[in-house]
Amino acid sequence: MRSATLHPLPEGGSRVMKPARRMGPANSETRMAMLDATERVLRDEGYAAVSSRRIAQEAGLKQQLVYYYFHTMDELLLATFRRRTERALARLRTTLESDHPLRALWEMISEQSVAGLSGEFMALANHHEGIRAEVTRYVEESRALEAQVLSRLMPKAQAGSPPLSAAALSMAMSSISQTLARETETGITSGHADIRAFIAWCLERFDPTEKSHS
Amino acid sequence: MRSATLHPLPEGGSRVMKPARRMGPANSETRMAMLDATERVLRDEGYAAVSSRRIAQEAGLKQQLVYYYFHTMDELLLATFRRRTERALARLRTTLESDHPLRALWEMISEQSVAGLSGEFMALANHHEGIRAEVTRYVEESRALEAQVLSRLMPKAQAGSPPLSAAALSMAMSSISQTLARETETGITSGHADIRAFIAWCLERFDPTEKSHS
DNA sequence: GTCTATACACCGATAGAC
DNA sequence: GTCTATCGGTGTATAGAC
Repeated sequence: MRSATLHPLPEGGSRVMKPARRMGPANSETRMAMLDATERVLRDEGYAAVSSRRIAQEAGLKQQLVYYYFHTMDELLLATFRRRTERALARLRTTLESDHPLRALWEMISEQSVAGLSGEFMALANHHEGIRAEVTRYVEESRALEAQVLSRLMPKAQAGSPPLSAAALSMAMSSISQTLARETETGITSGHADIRAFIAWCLERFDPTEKSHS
Repeated sequence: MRSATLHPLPEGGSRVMKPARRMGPANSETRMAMLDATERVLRDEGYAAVSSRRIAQEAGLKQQLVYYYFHTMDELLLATFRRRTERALARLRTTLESDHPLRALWEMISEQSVAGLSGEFMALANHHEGIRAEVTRYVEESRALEAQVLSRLMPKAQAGSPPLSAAALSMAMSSISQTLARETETGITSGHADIRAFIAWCLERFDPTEKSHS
């Protein structure tokens, strides 16, 4: 994948207008197949493998057809990410309606696929303008959603306890779950069992189950 | 960057032996310039931008010269990573000799460049065999080093406190510092101030300064 | 909407002269 | 050690027929 910023502007064209190539509709089945293919390649082979040829092959289509539905490869990537974040946010909202939102949240973000999603987005954002904006929007919104719900679980800050706000808890949980997932996939295990025990302790403390302590 | 696994084996060649192309020495100035250039391109433009042509340009050399010093681009990437991890481990050992090893460790891994290193390595490892092994070795070794030192700071597990082992603490610290660094670079700030306050509380608890409490 | 044909740049890697 | 020359493959993207 080379960046879209590399291809030159059309001669005499303005910076904003495209030379008016035809474009397919947003609700097309073929278009959706391309988004699906992009997700698969992205997850299995990394973003460097996302090319018009590779995606067309994955979807069983011709390479040039990609450019009927998307102006550039960047646009395809961005569309794929947007669809994904919308679904992730919808699922997050449902998850947070659980009777045990903290536990439900931890279980959800601990899934390899969910953790991998956020991780890949963040990695991509480093060198990709459009994705960066989308990632920022997604992370800020999900953190706000989580903090809103979690704050109800932790109203009392005791003297001997750490000053852990809901937003900080949300941030810590997502970073630890992502690292756990990523390291597990890589084959790293040091400290994993211990930190899972620590998390279990915290879950019990802030969101106790029926067989509650004392 | 395409993977080295894509180029075919030489006709009749074994899986192990290369066709004996000439190779330059390991201590060459030119070779080091290539490693430096690779680090720079990697950090500034991402690993997808690491090509023999781009690296040669960055180092002011001819593209084909890369193949005098490295058999493949994968080998160049790997050599760059190895040099980096060796330096990082050396610095970690020095840092852990501090009078306040926990604080020193947190300050070190909180540096944007250090956090970015580990993060980029992990991202690359996902789809790159050789790097994965190197990343695993590096993370396991640094976590063992940290746990060894940190375990001396936290011998007493109190009843009302979370069961946080040294290895778990090391793992939590690295994941949070990496996420903080990555998000900061992306422009995300939610929860950052709160979690920094939480970390400060933990540092004071496990590794108190002179103006100690009680 | 999907096809063929095609442009042009960049990629990894090699051969062999100097 | 560094050079020139070169190979086949892949990349983005467009034009225009059907």
